[in-house]
Amino acid sequence: MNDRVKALNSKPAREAADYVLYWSQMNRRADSNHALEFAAGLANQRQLPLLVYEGLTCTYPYANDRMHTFVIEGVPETGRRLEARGIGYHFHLRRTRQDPNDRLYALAARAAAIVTDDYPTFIARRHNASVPAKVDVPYYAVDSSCIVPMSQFAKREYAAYTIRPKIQKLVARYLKPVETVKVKRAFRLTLDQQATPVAAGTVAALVASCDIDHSVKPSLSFTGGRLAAEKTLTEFIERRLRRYTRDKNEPSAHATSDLSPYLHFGQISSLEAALAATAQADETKVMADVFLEELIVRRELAFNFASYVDDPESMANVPDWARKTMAEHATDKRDAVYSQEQFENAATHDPLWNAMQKELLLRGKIHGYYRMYWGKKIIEWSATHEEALKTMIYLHDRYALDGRDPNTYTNILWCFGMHDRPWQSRPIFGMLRYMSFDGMKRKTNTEAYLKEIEFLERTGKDPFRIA
DNA sequence: ATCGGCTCGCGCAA
DNA sequence: TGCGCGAAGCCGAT
Repeated sequence: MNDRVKALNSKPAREAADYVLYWSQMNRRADSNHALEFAAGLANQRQLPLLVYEGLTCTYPYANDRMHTFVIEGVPETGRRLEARGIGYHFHLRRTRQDPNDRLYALAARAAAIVTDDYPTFIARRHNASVPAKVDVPYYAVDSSCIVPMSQFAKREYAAYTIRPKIQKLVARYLKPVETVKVKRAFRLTLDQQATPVAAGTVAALVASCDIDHSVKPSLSFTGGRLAAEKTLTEFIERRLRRYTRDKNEPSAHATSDLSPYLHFGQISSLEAALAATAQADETKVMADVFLEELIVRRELAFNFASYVDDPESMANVPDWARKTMAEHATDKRDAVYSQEQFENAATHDPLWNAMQKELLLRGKIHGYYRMYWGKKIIEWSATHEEALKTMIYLHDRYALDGRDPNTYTNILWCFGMHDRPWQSRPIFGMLRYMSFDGMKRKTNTEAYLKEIEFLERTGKDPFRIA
């Protein structure tokens, strides 16, 4: 057992078993995956082959063409890479509610043990709370999301400044490539269950066949899958990393990594991104690098937060001063009040805000800096703080390829004071940090951004992602 | 253009 | 117990 692995039940291993099962819920990749390698080690110990199960169901909240396309696009390459290692791969798409929802349990019936991803939000969190009791084999959750494992932090951290020194002390120990475990027994079994065949040309038809929300179209900017993830990382390292520090808060400069969709669906690991970035720089000042600050300190603060609270989507998570100040300003007059639907349709009076919302609708992601303004204005223009929170979560859950992630809920709650500090009081916000249109105009090239989003809307093409 | 004040509380030094 | 300083700011004075 290592510092990434938690046993979530205490069932004995099945003696007469055909394989060890890795249930790839969040880390949908064959490379740089601690959970996969832990499962491979377990399989070798038991002299068994390893089977990877990856499922996608039509029933999770906001299941739509955008999310489904991104996930299914990853399937062929994951299959190729696992099979090249002698590891079995079973992808199953549950298209309708009439299809039985028992694939995991059917595969588990022949498994010696189940290994899955330790992940503190959305569906995987709920699965890992309920499934271990329902299977009759050991169930292990492995932290393959963080560089410094979540287990290394004994409590919920208060802010970036409290977790930063702890990460700096530990990071060298973990900033190492994942060791690949060679499987001793190749997977050659024929399963009773039918996998869903996927080829590059069949993704759209598969998505269309699912009983999901077809009104949320695939992202105009992001293609899913390992090859697209690797290309995105390489291009970032080669072309954009050198100007990241200067331009990361200038959305029109496209200096950020664009990795968040791939990180969220686990098609690439943050460890791979960190190793690629450090290989470029003087390794002794690793943590001084601004990209690694965001990739490791802020991202892993989000995982720390989500792993320690009862409900990562709740306003109860913001500090006392923030809840108090919001209560004091609960009935302040709002100059403009929009409904969730008006926000969703990008129908506010503010063209800059509307452009950000259109970026979410079309690209499936908002630039990190502008997302803060986007959130702050939803607070300013909602009837209540609670309603603003619900709107932000809804819009991210439904449209963002990097939504449903610890980072998503952390970024949203940051707008309500979490991991932040109080500032001079003002209406509606109280002591929550305020952000203004004038600030955006002063600090960023809003005109270039507006033009870009207008082009995206008019042509359906993203000049920065489609060569 | 630049700067200080705003305002709370964590964590460390003492 | 005191003190420095913090997830990305604003505003008014100079």
